[in-house]
Amino acid sequence: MKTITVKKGQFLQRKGDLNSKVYSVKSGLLRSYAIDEKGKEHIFMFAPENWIIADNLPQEVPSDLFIDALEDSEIVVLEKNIDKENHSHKLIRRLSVLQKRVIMLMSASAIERYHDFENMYPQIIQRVPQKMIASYLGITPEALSKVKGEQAKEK
Amino acid sequence: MKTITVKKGQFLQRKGDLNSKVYSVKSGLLRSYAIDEKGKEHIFMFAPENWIIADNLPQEVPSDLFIDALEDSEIVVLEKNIDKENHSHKLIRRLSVLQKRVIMLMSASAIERYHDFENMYPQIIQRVPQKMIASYLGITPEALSKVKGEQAKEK
DNA sequence: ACTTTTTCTTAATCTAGATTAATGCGTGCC
DNA sequence: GGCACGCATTAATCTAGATTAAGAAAAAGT
Repeated sequence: MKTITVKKGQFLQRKGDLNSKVYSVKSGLLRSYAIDEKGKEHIFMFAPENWIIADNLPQEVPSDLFIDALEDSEIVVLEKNIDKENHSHKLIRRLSVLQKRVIMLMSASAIERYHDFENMYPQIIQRVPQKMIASYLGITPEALSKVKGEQAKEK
Repeated sequence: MKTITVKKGQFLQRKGDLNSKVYSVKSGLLRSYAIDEKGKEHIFMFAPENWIIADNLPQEVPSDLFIDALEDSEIVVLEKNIDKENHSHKLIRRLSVLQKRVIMLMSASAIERYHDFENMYPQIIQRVPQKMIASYLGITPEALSKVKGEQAKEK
């Protein structure tokens, strides 16, 4: 268990890497994301201070996600060896978040998903560019800009 | 830990229920799904024999999902008391599946998601109506019918 | 301070998939 | 055997969001 510091823009993990780790954020901000065949980024999650971020995969399989720093950060690197301590509660909470995310992606419109994000992670909105929020929501930056403008006009 | 039998159409859990359980499928087929404000169903998962299905939530919070039987089934009902045994591996595998599902919903087209489902769960395609596959994929039955027809024509 | 690179916004056009509606097909039910 | 209901398919229309493009504003680098 070691602590490292990373500069904005630096990678902790790339797609295909083996033996991926778990990163506990002491300070700063990380994100994980996938890149599709057309080269587009899709942000899977943000991790500000006190969050844990990792590829949600068994440790032996090659990682699907990139993880990099959106701000200069201090990170504790942990092995993916969860078995000793019992992290079930944390895993269940994460499952719960992902379950909701899937349901939202299937049933809610772009603006509804944006409002949900606003309520859930108000801290993060301030700290990352709009286009990354759009990427997390599964829409383009242009679409997010548009729907935000439209609903500002209302009333 | 008790075993029960349920008939096709019967509910094991409804949205809002407290103290939801974990259901281990001995035989038959279950599904879980959400209903949105417009009354539309969105299937979250299917569970054929030897699968486990549950609302991925801490046990004390009211459930978000309905769980019912798509076929007559034999089910072992388990408490959500995971802590004794170490189920971390199962939880991680489920996280891995959900992570992939989120990425797919954000980056892949309807037909790509359908093919992925075909490869992943060929057994299930045979056993449930097309419209439920569509619901799982996050599209309408009409859209699924259309894209399948289109790509049959190609070649 | 000045230049370069990102980011945001707006507008025009395009498209995947939603909606609505009509028809035909099974399959179980009386 | 006939009827009703759930399911699948097709077609016409509609719409949320994608794409493309261009310009303004903000940030970052030197």
